[in-house]
Amino acid sequence: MIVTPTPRRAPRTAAAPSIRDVAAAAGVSYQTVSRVLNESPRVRPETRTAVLAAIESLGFRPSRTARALSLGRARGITVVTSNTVLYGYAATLQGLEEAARAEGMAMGIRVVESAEPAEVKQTVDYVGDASAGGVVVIAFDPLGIAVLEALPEHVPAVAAAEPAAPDRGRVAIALDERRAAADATQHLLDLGHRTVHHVAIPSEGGREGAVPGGRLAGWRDALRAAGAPIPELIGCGWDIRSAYAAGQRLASSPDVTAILCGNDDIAQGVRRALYDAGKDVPGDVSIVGFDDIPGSAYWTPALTTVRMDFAGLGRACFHAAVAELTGGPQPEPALTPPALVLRESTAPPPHHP
Amino acid sequence: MIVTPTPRRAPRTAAAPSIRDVAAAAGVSYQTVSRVLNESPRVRPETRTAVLAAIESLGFRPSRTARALSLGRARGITVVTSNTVLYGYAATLQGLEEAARAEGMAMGIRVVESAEPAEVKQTVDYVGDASAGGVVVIAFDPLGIAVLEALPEHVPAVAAAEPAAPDRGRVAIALDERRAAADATQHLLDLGHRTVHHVAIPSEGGREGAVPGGRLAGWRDALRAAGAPIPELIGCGWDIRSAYAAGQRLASSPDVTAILCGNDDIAQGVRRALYDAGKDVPGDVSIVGFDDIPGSAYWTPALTTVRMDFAGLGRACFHAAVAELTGGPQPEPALTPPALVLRESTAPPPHHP
DNA sequence: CGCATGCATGTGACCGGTCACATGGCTGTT
DNA sequence: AACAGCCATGTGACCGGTCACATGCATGCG
Repeated sequence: MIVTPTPRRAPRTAAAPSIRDVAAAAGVSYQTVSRVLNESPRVRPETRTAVLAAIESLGFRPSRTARALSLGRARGITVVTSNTVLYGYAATLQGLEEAARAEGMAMGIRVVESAEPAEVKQTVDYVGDASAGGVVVIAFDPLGIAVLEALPEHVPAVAAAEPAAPDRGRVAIALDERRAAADATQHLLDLGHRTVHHVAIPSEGGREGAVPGGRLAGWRDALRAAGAPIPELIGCGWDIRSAYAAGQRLASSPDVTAILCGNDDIAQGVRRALYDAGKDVPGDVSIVGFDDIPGSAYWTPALTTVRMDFAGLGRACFHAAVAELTGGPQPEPALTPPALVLRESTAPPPHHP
Repeated sequence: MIVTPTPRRAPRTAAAPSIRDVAAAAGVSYQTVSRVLNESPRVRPETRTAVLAAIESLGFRPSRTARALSLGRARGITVVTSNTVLYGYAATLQGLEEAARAEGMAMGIRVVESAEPAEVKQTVDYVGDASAGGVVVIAFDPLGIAVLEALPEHVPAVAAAEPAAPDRGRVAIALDERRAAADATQHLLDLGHRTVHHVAIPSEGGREGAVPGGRLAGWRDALRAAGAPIPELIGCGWDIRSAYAAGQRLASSPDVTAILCGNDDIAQGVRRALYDAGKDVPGDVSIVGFDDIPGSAYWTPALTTVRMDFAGLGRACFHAAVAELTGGPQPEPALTPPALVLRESTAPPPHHP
């Protein structure tokens, strides 16, 4: 009995055409097609036209996978982050995606949930794979920093935010959070507040021996420069509930008249705690947020905060990652500096009787 | 003169070992290594052990790219969405990523910014590539729906949210927004409001002839069932500014006592507009949001809203996409139904003098 | 005891691109 | 006129996996 050999692969509906198919249709070799795809100058214009026509008529699209395999690395980026929802992270991600899409490049996301060695290793292995392409590590917090430090040197990666350890050959791009926090603190001091309390985001001082985060440092800078007392730092989680708890503590202390919050979400929790304690904002206590999330202009009171160009940071990191991936020169990042946005939540301190 | 042939590739630092290297180290063929990697039962236990030892000592990781090329499709997913920052989208994305990571699979993101044919085509081409793996289209809005409809049948894709067109063979998973909106509307009617106004998110009725969005339909359902008048729909953009404008319009009308907002961001803009118009919430006007974004419990007043399990939706879509990718059976999605969360922004209507 | 059967393993081809090098035609120079 | 040199293009190998099929050895059965 004669058995008809079955096709090697399942007959995929509409098997995608390859450069060989295009070559046959155009009457040239596959290499010439490859040259056209890569915009090589050594192709006669008429040949190029013929190839392009064949590409068009066959609906050919080059395979990113095959190209990545041949080239050794995917032409795309993977973003490593500890979070995708919080505003600073999400907005950075948005800038990254936007820039990647503009270049026709793929973007992947990998979340790292804990700094445990096993998970850090998994993450590092993941982005070590060639299909990850260039890597951008969002190092706003200890998790991102842990991944950054564990990354083998040969992985083409850049960091968003300054690395905790002094530069070890990795490109790092950061917004000037230190300056921003100093400006915000100064604004409160200028209004007449004796000092400014600070409810910090988790990243700040989260790890033993870590370089103090920019926001924290800026706050201290301004207080020190003004000769104001430096109150004890209030730690806080990313969740608003813990910000509320921090706000309760501050509300119970009568000499608290100005609070710099690590971000706008924290400001929201603090504000509600003050409200529940019967304290008026800004009548009794002034608060300043950080990030300028979209809703903050519509709160009651509208929040005075610092606008951060996270999208710009994302775009800059993308271009840096591509430079790292292709071995090109590092472009000069163009970042919009942070800007204090004055709204309704800050005012002079109440007069003491 | 004798020219020493240069190495074919640039000497990549620490060239990653391949299965051939592992095979050599373990004294077996590359196919046996492949079998071990794929957990084939036809490998002798001792051979398997030897191979695993070689893998361990060489630090070998299989190349996702090579596997994808050979298999015809990447073992991962790509999410197509019109937005990554708005809560509903971001939370769905988070659920997708979480589920993908749990399975050790890669996740990519592709944003589609306009429904113009050229951009839709680019997006479709992008996910048509084998490296995209399984595709999840977040079809909360006309952009997502446009991509979904333009997707060739052979692309393994599923939709988050019900497709506008009646099922055309695509798996679609949605939260019960219609029921949720009806519940929220009913809550307001139960409080004694004569009717409920609705400020809708852009997706609702955005396209000519589109099936009305679930939220819109549910709102109408409840009003109709109660025999309440159905006010004119107020359209609104995704930006809070337009929600503020919608709120201004509603504030100027004295018979508006209850507003169902298309999402919590809209509720924020509407609430501020009411505040600026001197209307108290909930004293004069009750408002209900949608989504239960993290901060809504801390607003003043805390927002009554509908909690939506977007993360669960994301997880369900991931599993559906994998089933589509591998040809396995579609699992039954396990979704937490929406839940009305009663807080401070709703109350009985003011008494008329 | 001979041969079919099954299991563990190996060999070759292939996925769809790119790189290195070869080839052949045309032009320019001496 | 002969040869060098450039240009356009073609050929073979390779990236790192997987699939189809072949092989060799041990076992089971009549």
